[in-house]
Parts: sequence; C-alpha cells; structure tokens
Amino acid sequence: MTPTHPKVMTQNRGPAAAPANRDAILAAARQLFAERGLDVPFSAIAQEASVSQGVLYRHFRSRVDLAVAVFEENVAAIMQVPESHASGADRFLAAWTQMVDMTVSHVAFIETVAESALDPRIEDLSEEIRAFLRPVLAEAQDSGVAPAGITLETLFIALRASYGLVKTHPINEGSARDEVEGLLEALGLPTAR
Amino acid sequence: MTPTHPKVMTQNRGPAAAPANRDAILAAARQLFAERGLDVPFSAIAQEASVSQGVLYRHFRSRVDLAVAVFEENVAAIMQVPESHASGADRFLAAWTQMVDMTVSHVAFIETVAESALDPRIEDLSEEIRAFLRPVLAEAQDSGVAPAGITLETLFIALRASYGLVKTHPINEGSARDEVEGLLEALGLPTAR
Amino acid sequence: MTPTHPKVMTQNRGPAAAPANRDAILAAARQLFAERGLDVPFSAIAQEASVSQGVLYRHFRSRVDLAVAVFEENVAAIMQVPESHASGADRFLAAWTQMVDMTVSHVAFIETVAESALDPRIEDLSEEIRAFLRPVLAEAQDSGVAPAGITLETLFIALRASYGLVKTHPINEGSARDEVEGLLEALGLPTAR
Amino acid sequence: MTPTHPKVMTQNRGPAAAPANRDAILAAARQLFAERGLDVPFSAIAQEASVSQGVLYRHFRSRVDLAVAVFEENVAAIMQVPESHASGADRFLAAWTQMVDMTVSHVAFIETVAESALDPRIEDLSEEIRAFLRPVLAEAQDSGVAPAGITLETLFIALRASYGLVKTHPINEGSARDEVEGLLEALGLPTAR
DNA sequence: TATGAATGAGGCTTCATTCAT
DNA sequence: TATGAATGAAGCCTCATTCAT
Repeated sequence: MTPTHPKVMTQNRGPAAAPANRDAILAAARQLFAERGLDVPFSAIAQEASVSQGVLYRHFRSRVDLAVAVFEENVAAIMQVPESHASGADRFLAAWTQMVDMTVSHVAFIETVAESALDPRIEDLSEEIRAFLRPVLAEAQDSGVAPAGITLETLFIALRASYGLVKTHPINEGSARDEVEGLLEALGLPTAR
Repeated sequence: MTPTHPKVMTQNRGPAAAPANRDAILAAARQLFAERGLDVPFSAIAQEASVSQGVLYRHFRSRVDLAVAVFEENVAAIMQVPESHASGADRFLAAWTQMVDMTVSHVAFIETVAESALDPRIEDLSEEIRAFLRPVLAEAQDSGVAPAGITLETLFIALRASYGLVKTHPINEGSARDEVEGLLEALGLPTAR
Repeated sequence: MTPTHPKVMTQNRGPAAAPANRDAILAAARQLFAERGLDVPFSAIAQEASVSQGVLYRHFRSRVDLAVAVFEENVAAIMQVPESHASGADRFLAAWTQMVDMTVSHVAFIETVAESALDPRIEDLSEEIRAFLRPVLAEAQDSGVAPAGITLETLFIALRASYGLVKTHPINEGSARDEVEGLLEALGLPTAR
Repeated sequence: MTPTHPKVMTQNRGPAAAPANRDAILAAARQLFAERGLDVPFSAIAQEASVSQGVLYRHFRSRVDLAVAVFEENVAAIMQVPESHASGADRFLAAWTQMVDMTVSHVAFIETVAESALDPRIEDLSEEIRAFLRPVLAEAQDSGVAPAGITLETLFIALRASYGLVKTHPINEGSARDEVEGLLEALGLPTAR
C-alpha cells in the first residue's frame, strides 16, 4: 500500500543529541532570522543547524512555533535584569537597552510580533513584557530617566520606527545603530547607549 | 503592401503597442507592489497588465528593473509639483506630502530604494530627488514651514522610520497613517495632512 | 530578493504541443487512475505523460480538476449512444453497458463521484447523466428491458456495489467482470453483456 | 541483585509489559483503521496506543503484519459465537451479523483481505472462516434461515459489494448501513438486523 | 514582436524506517 | 527491551525563466 523506504543513514547522533539539536536549530534560526528576515527557508535553517528538515519539524511544528521560541528567549533576555539594578530607573534603562539592541540586531524580533500578533502565544509574551515594563517605566518616569508624557505604546512605536531604519539601512553606509540612536534622541527617549 | 495573411494571434497588437504595454505593466506593478509587496509573482503582474510574461520580460529584464522603473515614476510624481505652487514653502509641502503618502501606501517604494541602493540607477534617482529638494527645503526653512535644524537626511530618516510603522502595523488596529502622523509630529516635521 | 534560476532546457516542444500535452495528461491520468486509483501521485501522471509537473498544473489546477476532466469524457462516452439505437430500450442498454464497463475498468470513475460529490462540477455531471438516463430508463421499463420496480438510484447503487467487487477482487482469481455480472443478475438488472 | 542505578527512562515497563503493549497497539490500530482507513500513519497508531514507534515495529514488522493481526482478532470475534446459540441457524445469524457489522464499520477489514489476499496468513484465516461457516451455513439453509441456492462465495461477494456501498457512500446523505441492508435484502440474504 | 506554454528548481510537509541510548 | 529521536525520501505546489511559434 505505502511504498517502502530502504534507508542509508549518514549519521544518526541519537536521541542524546536532541537538546543539542534543538539549541542548534534555535541558534541557526536566530542567526538567519537576523540576517535574512523571518522568511528564510526552513531548509536553510536546517542546513545551518546541521540537522535534517524532519528534525526541524519535530522540534517546531511551524515557522511561528520556531519564531515564538526564538522570541521567548529574547523576551527572557529583556526581563532578566540582574538584581543588582537596584532602582526601577536602572531596571528600565537595562530593559530598554535590551529592547533597542534586539531591534537593531534581530530585525525578526519585531517582525515576529508584527506578523503573528494574533497568535495567542505572541499575545501572551507581549503582555508579559508589558506587565514587566509598566511599573518599571513608571518608576523611571518618577525619577526623570524617562520623559513624563510617554506611555508603553510610545516605546513600542519607537521600536517599530527603529525597525524601519534598520531594515532599510543601506549596506554600505555608517551604522544603523547610529541612526536609531539619533531617532530615539529626537523622540526624547533614552538612547540606550 | 499590406500583409495578406495575418497570422492568427490572440492579440498581437504589434510593435505599436509597446509603449502602451509598458505603461500597463508599470501600472500593474505599482498596484501589485503596493497591495502585495515587492515580491509579487511576475505572472500576477503580467496578468494584471493583460500582457504575456514574455512581454514583461522584454520590457523589464528583471524585478529590479521593473522596480526601478516604478520608482522613477514615483520620483517624477514627487517632482511634478504644479507650477501654481508659487512659493518654495508650498512646493516643499507638496513634495513632502507626496513622499509621505507614498511611504504609507507603497511600502515597496521604500523597499526598492533600500534593497537596491547600490544600483546606479537608484543612486541617480536618489541624487535627483535630493537635488530637487535641497533648495526647496531651504526655502521652506526660511519661511518657517520646515524646522531650521534639519537636513535632507532628517527627512529620509523620517520616511524610513515611517516605513517601519507601516510595515509592522497590526492588521486589526487603527490606521498606520495615524501612527505615521504621530511620529512626524513628534519629530517636529510637517505632518503632510 | 528572489533567487534566480539559470535554466538548462532539455526539450521545449513549444506551445504547439499544448493540446497534445493536455491529451497526453488526460490519457495518462485515465490510465493511472484506473491502475492505481484516484490518488496516484501527480508526479507519476506527469511522468507517464512525458510532461513536467508544472505543465500538469498549468492544465489542471488540482486533482479534482483533472478527475473532472477525465470524468467528463467518461460521461460523454456514456451519453454518446449512436443514433442507430432506435428504441429507448436499446439506448438504455447501450448506456448501461457503458456505465458498467466503466465501473469495471475505471474504478476511479466511481471514486471521483463518491469523493467529490460536493464539487459543483461533479454535481452537474451527475445531474446530466441522470437527466439523460431518466427517460431512457422509463422507456426501457415500458418495454420490459429493465425491471419495473427500480429507480435511477437502484442503478447507481448497483454500480457502487459493483465497484466494491472490482476494488476488492483478488488479483489471481477469475475476472471481476464475471463477479459483477453475477451481482447484476442477482439484482435482476441487465447484465450488460 | 536488584539493580542499584536504574536508568532514567520515561516509562519502560520492561518485558513484562510486552503483551499489554501488543494489545494496546491492536486496539489502537483497529480503531484508527476504522476511523481513518488502512493507511493511517504508524506514528498515529503508536501515539494512540501510548507506545513508542520502536515498540510498534518490534511487535509488527510491517503494516501488513499489523493488519493481519487485527484481522485475526476480527475472525476470532466472528467465530466466538456464544455456546448459548444452540442451533446452527442461530450461530449462522450471529456470525453473519458480525461480518456485516464489520464490513460497515471497519472498511479496512475488507481492504486488508483484498490487498493482501496473497499473504499466506490471510489465506489461512480465510480458510479458517470458511471452514467454520460451511457447516453453519448448511444448517442455516436446512432450517430455512439462509436461502437454499447460495454458497459461501455468495456471502463473501455480498460483503465485498457492501464494502463498495460503504466506501462510496456520500457523506451528507442517509446511512451507509441502510443501503447495505437494502442490498442484502435485494440479494435475498439475512439483513443482519 | 507578442503569445502562451514548457521547464525545472526549490520550498514545504509528511511519513516510513532506523538507531543510539 | 522501550524510548524517543534522526534520517531521508517522496509528494505537493509555486514560481522565475526560457522558448517555439
């Protein structure tokens, strides 16, 4: 009924390699998402991770799943501000710096949020970030580190605008980073130096 | 010497139709680039233009060629400010409005420039626009319509940032246009109402 | 943006071959549907027709389209009873024979109707057959060629039951045809000898 | 001599669980064959049986092996007519009812027999059933429960024809069961109410 | 020159099958 | 022995690109 597939295996590193594979896939995805955008071929990711496409599918059922996983790590990075940052203002600056850095280096970070905003997991993560940021921003405003008139949305708009700069930055000229800092400054936001 | 046995061809309007074809293709491309992004299938463009794929290729050897041609028309549109706009300030506002409108409605416009910034034709066009805008902006600054502290680059950066807002605008919320106007306002630029 | 595909063509028989290709595809599909059922791989059909898969897709957008096209020819065959068949009874026998023959030789004929009964084109064809058969059956009943107590549905049920015999007929034993005739006889229907 | 360092394994219940596993696999296969046809993915069967794919392969080297095993249980079910059924006629009706029920609810049952009729195990099982039915049918014929003119083959043909009805039954209309009963009635067979 | 195919290269998924542990 | 991956082979489908006419 179903055709049979005689198999010649090149290298089966066995189940023990699973976590390593998963990590390799995530790393490859993060890199390629950054370099080539959210729509790199799965085959490219699999190859970069030295893994068969099947394995990629086993670990991540869909492109969104993969993006969510990458995104989750990014979110965790944003929120894992060392305890040492005593004041809310400091914590705000640390988190904001992370977010800007990510925007600059991982364009797909923004694209994921934009393209799959409807995905419940993305919504959850977004809300998680917002919940984390809300009090922190308030404290930062109290201590004058962040401008009084802004809201969370102001920050996200600034990031999306920065995304535009990064995405369209001409390859052969200066750094996108500088442009982003210029934009933030013009908007009266911390430049996340 | 009229041919006696015209070949049966569905609709071969002969060489005379070439310019019309070209225009039809450009119009189709502009529309589809706007609606579906820069990577819309060639076949779709040809179909929309009621033209065979072969003709499309005859007129535009590659996607970039096509994009450049569309871009050229956009640039011409920007610069074809009616003579009636007596003052430089008015001409600046007219041109700027055009540019912002294009950014909002033709995301591919920005993408074209960004992705093929190295293409000499794009460089030429860019320079052409800059040459046109330079004096116009200066006059606008003199008459207080544009802020004194800015340069041409400020404008282009604002457009690229606006592109970010448009590109990442969540489908189910408000209008990207509003966000763009908010951004321009925050940057002290004319909102091109 | 999009990768380029340098091309090495083996044999482009040109547009002139289109009708021939279409026919070849239909023939291949008819044969393979018969031999291997409605779910033969498209690739197999394309290969059998000596045509690239792309061509197959150009001519038939989906498996159902292809099946419908094959089915249409079958239906036409059923209804193209020579005028020479003077009486309705004769025409009934001719059509019925066709239908039984098709059931025996083209299992996919029945499968198409069953699996895509909801497809409007299939519904149309079904209705077309019914419209043709209704008066013909009536006449046949009048002249005693068909049993009085039956309806059109009786005929279709008999065909679907015959399909079961054909589909499950053990390869190495007698002919499915004989079994079908036996069944029809047991049901009091013309055996379409 | 109890092992001191049992390996960490999710759920390796050891060799003792083998029969239980086998049963679980058979149950899962029977259900999924019925629900989704004979070509349901092995992975689905393994999952439904809460067993790893490896175990499935250990117990059943191929799809046919699995199908044969399921078939064996079906055959056993047919023949395990309670002793209480005193008369041969009763036993015939009980067995026949079983067979018809199976045809209606387990399309894969018939398909298995049809597709691997050459498999010696299937041949054996077929013969086993025939051996069981022969005297039972004879008795049933003696007591008038079954028509006098039929043979074992008549029964099997009726089942295969019924399969055709079930397999091609239009989703949105009445019950296949009713059609089958109608067919059996038309053939003068007990309707296995 | 315009047309309408034809070609073939990917990218996407889903599984059967094989192993390392 | 059971587990849970890993592998790779199809099949599907969508284009970019090239041609015969």
